[in-house]
Amino acid sequence: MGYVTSHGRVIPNPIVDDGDEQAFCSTCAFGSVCTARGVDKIALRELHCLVEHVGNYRPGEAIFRTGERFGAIYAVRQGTVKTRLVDIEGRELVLGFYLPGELVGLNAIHPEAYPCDAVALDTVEVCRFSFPALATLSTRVPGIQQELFRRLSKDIGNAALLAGDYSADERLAAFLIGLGRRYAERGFPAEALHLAMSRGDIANYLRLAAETVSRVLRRFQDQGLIRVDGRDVAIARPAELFELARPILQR
Amino acid sequence: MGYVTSHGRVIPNPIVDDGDEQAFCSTCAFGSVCTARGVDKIALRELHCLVEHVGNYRPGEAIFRTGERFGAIYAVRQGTVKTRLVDIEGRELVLGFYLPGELVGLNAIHPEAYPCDAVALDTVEVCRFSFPALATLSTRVPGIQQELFRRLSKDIGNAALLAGDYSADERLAAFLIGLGRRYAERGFPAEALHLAMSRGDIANYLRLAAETVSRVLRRFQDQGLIRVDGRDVAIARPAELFELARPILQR
DNA sequence: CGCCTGCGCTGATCCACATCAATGCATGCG
DNA sequence: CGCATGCATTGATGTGGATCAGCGCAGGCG
Repeated sequence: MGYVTSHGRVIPNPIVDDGDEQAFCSTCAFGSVCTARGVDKIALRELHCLVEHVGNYRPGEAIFRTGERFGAIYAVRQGTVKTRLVDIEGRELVLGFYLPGELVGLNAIHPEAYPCDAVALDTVEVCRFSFPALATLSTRVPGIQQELFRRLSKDIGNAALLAGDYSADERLAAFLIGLGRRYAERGFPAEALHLAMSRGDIANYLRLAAETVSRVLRRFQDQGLIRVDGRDVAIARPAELFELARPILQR
Repeated sequence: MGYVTSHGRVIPNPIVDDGDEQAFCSTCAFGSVCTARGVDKIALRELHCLVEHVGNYRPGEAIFRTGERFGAIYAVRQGTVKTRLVDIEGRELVLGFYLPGELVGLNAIHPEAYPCDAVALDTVEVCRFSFPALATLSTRVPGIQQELFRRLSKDIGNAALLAGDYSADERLAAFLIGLGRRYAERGFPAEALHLAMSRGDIANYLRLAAETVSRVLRRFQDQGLIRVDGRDVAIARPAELFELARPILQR
């Protein structure tokens, strides 16, 4: 089984352990495939061969850019990635944030070109999966195909969530709860968040003004729901915050 | 090649021809797969076996409902389908509209249950594809797998489009242009639209009030961009309408 | 026929959030 | 150091579209 590292103490920036031949990256997007019963060792080794570690993007550096020919999807290993569009007038539209273990680039399969930029928010490392190779492999390993289908399907649902006409309070609450859940999925504490992105990025992503994000966070803190210290946010009353986010999250 | 029907005259409600063993439904979601070089006849026959025609849903009837166990995706053959959520207080949230040839239910793969209702807006016929069977088949027919990946990926992009904070004018313009394009993709005229959905549904989908939809359509007509006759909309100046929609459509 | 119901349109009012503007506070750098 | 830059916060003002209310019109039905 290889060695297992404890994650609990790492808070600000979760780091994915490297794993080994057997366990692969333990928090990787394909972790569930690799550790699943029935996936033969050879397929797992092929997935290993196929993957390519790419490392040390600095804040602001692009993993891929709008319009580049689509060739691979990326799993975040360390750090946080944002995807965004920049329109002709230079205005930015933030599409999403990706934490360690999550897959970036799935929306590029159809147009066969990346429809957005993927930009590192802090120090970022990723795993690169050549998509043609991955698709070929997944015809032989149903578990991988299934995982890809699930990831794609999940992203459709997530994208639709944000589209509703929700209030600023609902959006912020859902954003924080959602981020916490995603950390928790990978084994990190759900109530001590570090926001790798600026207020402006959050606002842009939630379709609010940066000032509104400031004010709502402030009010949440005054109400005792959260504690804010710069980019560190502690969720003090998860249940009440969830109650605010319910219109978006729970259906 | 079988016989080819001319579509040009059909305006209000495009009807997909049945096709035959060779051509399958000519406007079907999997048309490109079936007609592609290299797809062997046996695979095509298997796809035929797998599909199940389900017909004559009346307006308001559900093809599937929120929470039902996911078992199949559906291709619209005739009519228009809307997907929607209904929250606890009975408020509706329209997620999308599906025209003949489009696939409904892709967002259900991940949760393994339908995350929304699919409701017929007029007389609707669909093709039912058992998803487990389709996934199995697609391990043997790369073209089908590829097509599924593409469709899923496309839906991610589409869902993200609506999420921006656009004006009512931009939204309506993009909605009309988008609808026209989708008709055109299936061989129907792009400038003579019949809206199967009510103003309320459009407004809900675009996150506007029904009154706003009325007013904007009225103004578009006054400006000579479109001609509105109840649920029939003719796009008089496609280029200018596109110009309005550019912030959403063109990137 | 008269009545009801659903849908679409229009005008008046209101409000959540954007926008504008100013300030504080880090960090970096010549 | 002195200055510039970027990010976050707070207050004052403006506005796009929601909400509320009323009306017209068509279709269905007893």
